[in-house]
Amino acid sequence: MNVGEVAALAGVTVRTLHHYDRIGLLSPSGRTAAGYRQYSPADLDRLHAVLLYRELGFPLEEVAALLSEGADPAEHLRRQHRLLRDRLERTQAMVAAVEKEMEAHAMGISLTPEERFEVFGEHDPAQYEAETQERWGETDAYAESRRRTRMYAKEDWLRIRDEGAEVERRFAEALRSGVPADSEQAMDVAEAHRQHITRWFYECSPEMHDGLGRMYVEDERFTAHYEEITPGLAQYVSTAVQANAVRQA
Amino acid sequence: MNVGEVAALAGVTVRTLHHYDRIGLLSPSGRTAAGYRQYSPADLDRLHAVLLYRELGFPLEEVAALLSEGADPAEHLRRQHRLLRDRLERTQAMVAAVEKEMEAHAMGISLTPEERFEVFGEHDPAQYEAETQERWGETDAYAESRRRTRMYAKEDWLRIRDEGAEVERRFAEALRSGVPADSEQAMDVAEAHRQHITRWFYECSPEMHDGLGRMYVEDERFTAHYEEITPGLAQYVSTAVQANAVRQA
DNA sequence: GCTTGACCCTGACGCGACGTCAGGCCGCAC
DNA sequence: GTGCGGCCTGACGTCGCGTCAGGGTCAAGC
Repeated sequence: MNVGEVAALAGVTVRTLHHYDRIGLLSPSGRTAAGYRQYSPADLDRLHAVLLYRELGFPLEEVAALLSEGADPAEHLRRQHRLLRDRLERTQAMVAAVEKEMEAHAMGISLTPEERFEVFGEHDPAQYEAETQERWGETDAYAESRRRTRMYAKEDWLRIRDEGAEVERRFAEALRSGVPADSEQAMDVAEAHRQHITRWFYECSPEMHDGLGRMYVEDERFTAHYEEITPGLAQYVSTAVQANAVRQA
Repeated sequence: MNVGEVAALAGVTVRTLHHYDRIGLLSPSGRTAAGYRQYSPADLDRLHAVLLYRELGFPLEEVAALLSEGADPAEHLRRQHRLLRDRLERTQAMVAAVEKEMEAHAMGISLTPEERFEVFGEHDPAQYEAETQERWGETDAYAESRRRTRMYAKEDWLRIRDEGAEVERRFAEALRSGVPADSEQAMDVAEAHRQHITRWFYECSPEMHDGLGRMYVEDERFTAHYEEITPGLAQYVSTAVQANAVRQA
């Protein structure tokens, strides 16, 4: 196969293949009399590995080092698999973070700067690999512990969302069964709401909660959020929250 | 906040912030008398969005365009969420591709070049399919080259294959002696199969195993591998594996 | 046999997104 | 007042290619 075909197959440009040849990362195993590059199946194998490592963020020099370590193909597949799964987890964490922000935004809550930036931590795969390898070796225990702590974080988040949804459900049910918004029962739900915010997001005093209550009917985004659950719920929640604020004061 | 603090918080270098200032992507809203950059919370918001878009692969110029479009924050969050989910899908596809290749490798099956590269970029398979098939598909050279590159870690490799063959032998025997594919006994062999993969290749969850099971009857090369051992074995293994996946869940 | 157009070659320069000094000013502590 | 860490502005370097420029190659069609 000559460059053009390989390029089309692998979804890269001819220039890229020239570049890889020049820097010695992937030199075709043959040339025609006219000097045309000829790629063998083994070259394609190598290209495949190169592209995967590149996609994972490794600088080409390190890719070359990895591939010349004399590791067998299965070893590379295992490593690529591990790195891809790390990336999957990381992306999931970012999705969760964005969802959290949407939720917070919908609730009118502002996250702390640390919280917002925490997903942008160490993530350079090359650096990560070298560093952890040095520090912990390649122990499964370490990988396992990382996996589990991330799981916990995710589970926590799911619990938070479930709890929030539960409070909203209780509000909606109270509204549906005709319980007055300023009754004891509705105020108890409002208090649960305040506790929920305090426990998971920030110290929410009764006055702050009162402010939130007002915002729930003034801010159209929040109103929309609650109206979507049940018509009239925004006003209902607002009233209950403010009544509860008075009771707590 | 001054540059150093912001840099530490966001996990970028000071130089990066200088760069963003220079190109007008993120200019701090203030300066001290001495010329020190002063970042406001709003600047942090913007930086957060910048870093997310950057992470998603947007060139900085486009990030600037996106952010100056005057879209509200929620719009950006929605877009980022969408892009992240796309990325999640793509990564999952790549994980699946690597798993398929490991499986193929373990069985001594070679995938076609198009198949191996298909996760990279979207090219029209029909265009090159016939051609490459003809050229590489079944040639001895291709098989030979693959066989040779596979020889590296010979001893380990032989052990792994022996173990795999043993599992296949147990499957074949169960089939021959009329043990139902969804019986306890067959499922136990399936579980041994899953453990084998986990031990030697990658952490194979029940769902992943379920996916493999389906592949054994959908992909003719895998089917052929099993049918060569005993007619009906592909379907048998597939059923047992899927039954076991249900049991493990 | 000759032209034509697609494909290939090797420089060589350009670019995006920073890294990395160099040389010098600020600010707070001791 | 003298360190010492942090900040400033150039300015050049690097990585992974993109993009011409100038020229040879190959299969097809006339």
